[in-house]
Formats: sequence, structure tokens, C-alpha cells
Amino acid sequence: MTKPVKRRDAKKSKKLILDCAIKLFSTNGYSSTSMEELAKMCDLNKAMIFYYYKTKQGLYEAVIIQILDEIYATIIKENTDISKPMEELESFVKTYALFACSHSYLPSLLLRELSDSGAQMPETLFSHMRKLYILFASILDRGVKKGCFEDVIPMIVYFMVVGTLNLMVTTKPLRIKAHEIDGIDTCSTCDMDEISEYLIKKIKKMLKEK
Amino acid sequence: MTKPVKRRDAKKSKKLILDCAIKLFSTNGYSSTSMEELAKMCDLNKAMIFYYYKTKQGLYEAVIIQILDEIYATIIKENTDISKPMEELESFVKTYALFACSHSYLPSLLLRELSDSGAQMPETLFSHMRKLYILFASILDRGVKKGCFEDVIPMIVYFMVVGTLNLMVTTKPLRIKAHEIDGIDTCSTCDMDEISEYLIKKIKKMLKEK
DNA sequence: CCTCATTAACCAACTGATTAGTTAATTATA
DNA sequence: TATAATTAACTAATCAGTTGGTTAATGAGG
Repeated sequence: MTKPVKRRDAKKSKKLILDCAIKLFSTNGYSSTSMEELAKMCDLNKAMIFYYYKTKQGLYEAVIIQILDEIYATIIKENTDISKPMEELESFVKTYALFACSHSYLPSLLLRELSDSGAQMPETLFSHMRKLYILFASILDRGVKKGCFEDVIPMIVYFMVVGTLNLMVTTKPLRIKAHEIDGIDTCSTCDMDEISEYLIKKIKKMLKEK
Repeated sequence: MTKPVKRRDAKKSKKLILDCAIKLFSTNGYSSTSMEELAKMCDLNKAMIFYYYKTKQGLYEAVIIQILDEIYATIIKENTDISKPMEELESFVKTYALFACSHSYLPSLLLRELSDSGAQMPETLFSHMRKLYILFASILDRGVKKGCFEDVIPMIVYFMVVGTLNLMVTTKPLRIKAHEIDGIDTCSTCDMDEISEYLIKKIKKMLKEK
């Protein structure tokens, strides 16, 4: 029984709009993304975007929820059967790094939203961001209580990890270009595994008692 | 002889436009900044912006050059009579931190530009950014040669420092809000000195031989 | 000191393109 | 046939940039 080829498929259209919107919003930013352009990319009429998502802001928030739910679930999943804080930290960094690398719209979106001090940030994004930080901070906290870490300011450590990973992803093309122009070492050939390995090693050394 | 009060002052007007543009571009970003709004803020006719800066892009580049020239000069000046790599590193971090804090449009602008992988980045900004990184990398390099640092990947260390500082500045309002909502520790009362002291301490520990 | 020509500084009102969002009509499918 | 999915054509606002002109300062000649 082969289904007849559907020329109208609501779910497919709605999903298509979301997928294309993720690409456009993260490469062009919110205000430089045109709904007309998005419609053309989906090969759908612009009115369909408003039919499914009501407003541009509504679409943007749908995009954000999609991305952040995904990464949070991935990290939680990878951490289920780990109990040592040191290994949990390692798993958090590795999972975030891999996700950020394969879904490079995430770092773009986060950096862009943070760049204006979150003045326009939707509540959904803000609450998702806090959730992720709370997860990280709780790992550190358990580590301190178990005596694996010392002298921890969780917010700063969090940015040293997540901020650095985000920047290493978004600056990739620029770092390659800079290496070509000036011949300087910009880690332009490093892959994400090397980067997260180095980060983990250094963060461990930084927080370890002695 | 007191000069008559000038009702027309080209230099003053041009400067006024640049100063207001810095504020607007760094809080709203390039495409969300309206030239009409800028003109109103300066209490000048919109045509004057184009009279002095030709295009919006031209104005934007003038803004960038102004900011980055200033910070580079400040860092170089503070570093003149220091020779030990460890102290040079410390001075770089402290100077950058203070500057970023008191000129908070710099972190905003940088994060925003980097968030789209520098696709639209003006050449002037890119070359200024490289200059600053080269300065930082050369400090680390001297440190390695003198045996003060080991196992250094300069690009990653640079982002761990500068990226973290930028994020700590731009996220200040969000961190305060998050603390109020969730009661979590977001370093919301830390001042910039504490932050850079902690960063310096941790980076030193991270790079020290042994 | 006055006057007049020159020009720099300034502005109101416009253009043409683009924007988010709407509407009313039209298909396709169950 | 009922309704969900889709569309063309529209609105009203906003945008960067231009135009054609008006003032105010300046400097030279009388």
C-alpha cells in the first residue's frame, strides 16, 4: 500500500518552516531575517509562516525551544549513569561541545542574544539558559562537597567552558582566514574533540585541590 | 575674549553622531539601529549623518575603529614597563577587564559580530581583532620560552580570558535577574576586579609547569 | 566698521525599496 | 461537501539614502 503523494502536508510544512528558520535566524540574526526570504527558502507562501506561527517573534521562540530542549535532553541522557563529579563535568563539556559543533546555530543564537544584555530575550530562552547553568553549577557543587574541586566560582567557570566552546565554534571561519592572512596559530585545524579535551584538562587542573 | 557661542559646530556635531552611534549600535546591533532614531538622539537632521559618514556601514566602521584603537592603545600603554610574561599576562587581563567594564559597548559589539561567524564583519574590525590576539599570543609565547608557562594553546586560552570577560560584562543584568528569580549564585554582586583577579589566578594555575 | 559673496552646516520633505502582517479567494483532501 | 491548506494581492509602516534648498559663519574689499 503506497500512500498517495501528498501535495499538502501540514506537519511537513510546519516542520520545514521551523528547520529553515533555525538556519536563517542563526546565520542572519532576528532582525536581518526576512519572512519573505524564509518563505522562498521553504518554497511556500509567506502567509503560511503566519498561518502556523502567528508572528515572527512566535516563530523565533519556537526555534529557541526546539534547540535548547534538544541539548538539555542530550546532556541529561549522557549523564544518567555517571556519579563522580569529575566525570560528570567531563561528560557535560564533551556533550555540549559535540552538540554545539554539529548544531552550530546554537552558539550563534546564544552569542547574539547575550550581546545585547538580553534586553530583547524571550522568557523561554532565558529560563532554558538558567536550567543549563543550574545543571552545571550543581555538578561543581557536588564536586566541592566531595572534595574533588576547590575555590570554585561557578558562573565564571561556566563561562570559561561554555563561552569558549561557543566562540571556538562561531569563529571557525574567521580563525582559518586569520591563519591564512597572518600565518598565526589560531587553532584553525583543531577539531572539536581536541578542543574539549584541552578544555577539560585545563579546567580540571584549575579546580583541583593541592 | 570669550568665543561667541557657536550654533553650528561641525566637529561637535560629527563627534556627537559618533558617540550616540556607539551607544545605539552596541545596544541594538547594526540592523536594529535606525538612522532616524540616531538623528533624533543627536537632535540633528538625519541628512547630517550621511553628510558626515556617507553610509550607515561607513558610520559603523568609524565606530569600530574608534573603540578598538582605544583599547589597543590602553593595553600597550599599561604594558610598557613590564618585562615578565606572568606580569604582562596579568596586566593584559586587568586592562581588558577594566576597559570592557567601563566601555561595555565593546563586549556587545564583539559578541554580536562574532555571532554570525564574521560573515558581515568589516575588514577594519577583523584586522584590529587579530592585532589584539597577536599581542596576547606573543605574551604567552614569551612565557613558554622563558619556562613560566607550559602546554599552551594560545587561541583557546585567549577565548577563556577574553570570552569570559566579555560574557561577564554583557550578562550582568541577566545574572542579576537570574539570581532574583532562582536564588542561584550567578556572581551577580561580583565587581570586575574580583572577576579578573579570579581569572588571573586560575589561568596561572592552569598554565604553570609542574 | 559695514557689506556682500562664498561656503560650510543644516534641514524638510521626498524616493523607492523592504518589512511584518492581513485578507479574501482558491484549491486539495478526507 | 466540509474544512484544512494554500495562495495572490494587498496594507501600513519603516528603512537607508537623496534632493533642493535655507541658514549661519567667515573673510575680503570698501
